[in-house]
Amino acid sequence: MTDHSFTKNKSRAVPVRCTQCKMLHAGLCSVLTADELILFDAMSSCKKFTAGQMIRMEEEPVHFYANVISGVAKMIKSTSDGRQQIVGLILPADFIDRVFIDISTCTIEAVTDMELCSYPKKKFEALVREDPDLEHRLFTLALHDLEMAEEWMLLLGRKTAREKVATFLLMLAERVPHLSCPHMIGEDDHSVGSESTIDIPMIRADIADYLGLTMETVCRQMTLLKKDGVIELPDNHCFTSHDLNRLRDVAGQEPSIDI
Amino acid sequence: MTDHSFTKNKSRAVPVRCTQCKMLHAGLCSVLTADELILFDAMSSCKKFTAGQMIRMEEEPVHFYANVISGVAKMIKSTSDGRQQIVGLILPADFIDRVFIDISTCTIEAVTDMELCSYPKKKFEALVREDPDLEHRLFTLALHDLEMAEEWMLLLGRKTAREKVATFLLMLAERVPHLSCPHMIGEDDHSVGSESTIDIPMIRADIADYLGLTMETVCRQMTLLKKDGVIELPDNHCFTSHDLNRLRDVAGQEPSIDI
DNA sequence: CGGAAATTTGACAATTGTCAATAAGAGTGG
DNA sequence: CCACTCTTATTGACAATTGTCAAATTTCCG
Repeated sequence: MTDHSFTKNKSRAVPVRCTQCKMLHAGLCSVLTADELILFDAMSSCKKFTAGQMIRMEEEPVHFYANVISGVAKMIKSTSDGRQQIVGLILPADFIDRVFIDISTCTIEAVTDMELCSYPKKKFEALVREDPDLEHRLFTLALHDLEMAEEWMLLLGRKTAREKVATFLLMLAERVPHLSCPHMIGEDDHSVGSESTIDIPMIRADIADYLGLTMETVCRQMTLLKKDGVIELPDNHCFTSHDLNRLRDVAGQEPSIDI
Repeated sequence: MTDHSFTKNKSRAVPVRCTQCKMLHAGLCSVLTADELILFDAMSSCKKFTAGQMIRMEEEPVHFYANVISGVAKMIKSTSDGRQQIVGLILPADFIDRVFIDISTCTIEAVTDMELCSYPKKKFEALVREDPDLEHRLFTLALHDLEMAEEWMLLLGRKTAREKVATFLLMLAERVPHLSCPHMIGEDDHSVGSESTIDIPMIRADIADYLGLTMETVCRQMTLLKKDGVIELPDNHCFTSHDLNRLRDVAGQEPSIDI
């Protein structure tokens, strides 16, 4: 009888590989028991992708799932004539992509270089089906994605360009306070008290595809937000905000100017 | 020991109330075992709402879930200044709303008069947590909603007004081929061979909120589609299409006019 | 340094929104 | 059944936001 048969014993030691993983305490792995970690560790392998590489193609069969160790990816849907809409960003600690879907509904493309901790689809699913608690946690993750999607529909359908850009920057500030950025390697991390430099992990054209705008409109709105003193733009890959509440106002609704 | 303790016995009889329900073979109930039906039947109650009534308020605690027996509802998200976006339509056989979410993320409003088969939230969840297969089926439903949401993000962010309206009509044609409509009661059902009258269960303003447009733009595009012979509009609450493939073309992309 | 990629800016066009007026439909009560 | 009223839908004229195209800068990276 091997250790693996004692899957419900809570006292098993966490695998060495996982103890050294910086994502152990984030995302899916953070809610795994020691025993589950042993099983996942056993079937995981490290996959690397370079910026711009396709990770998954819409309409094609899915062969693996993965946890993001580092880097950023985008989930894209496109029309037949090539217009595209980013329907989700995949950041460190996030899961790629939806369990139990056999044919991918989106193209997934690496935005930066990426390290993934990957699991074979069938094995992963078998493990999930055997462990209702785990499936429940994955369900919860999917419900959270659904909430995000609804929020983004409101943005795409009803917000102005200015609000869209502000919402995007705010999302970055709230979701990835200290996302490591390839452009930052070797530099200090700029975090100073309440004001910190927040990384923009994608180019303007990607932001446009995420917000349902053109690159030019994104540029103009960023410039306007800068002129209005809502944000600063030290360089093209990051921004700072002196006052996130100000940004929050702009993202929701233009604060009405009372007399 | 009562019958209820034999929940895994597949030979139990379906409750009488359920056998008379026209939704028995649709949506969630269609995938329940006879035993599950007994349990659900025991805790279900019929709730009625009239057109325009609020079923659920964003940010407020959820107390019940429900299956739609008849009628249509809309899920709405709004900005602080009152612009609103419909993030989902709830049609007969659909489930209201997401399991395991304690605070509603959307306002849900009845579009027409509705009959719901409602379940107390806590009891329903307890039952689901005891039955991993059932939870898996609900998970699958949520994943389907997620796919729909992504599709709609592409529509909201990247499609033209004409494509949006065509996509909406196509969705109605494909999703609700014979949705019963209050305006049709007593009339014959118009279904004649390949051409059938498809019901539009909401007013123009709602369509606009669903497509991220204004009511006026929806009107104009409908009129144009009619002038172009893509659809006919016998009255304000329905349409017909001689050729759904034509509509499909318009919904995806304007067919390019080759010489 | 030098070329390619990304960003910014400007001038102009086009789509969609706003506002207002009119028409058509639906429900109510006499 | 008709007049009346309220809601919904349509249409027009015009405005505004955002997109398109092109050119100029800036940044990136070998």
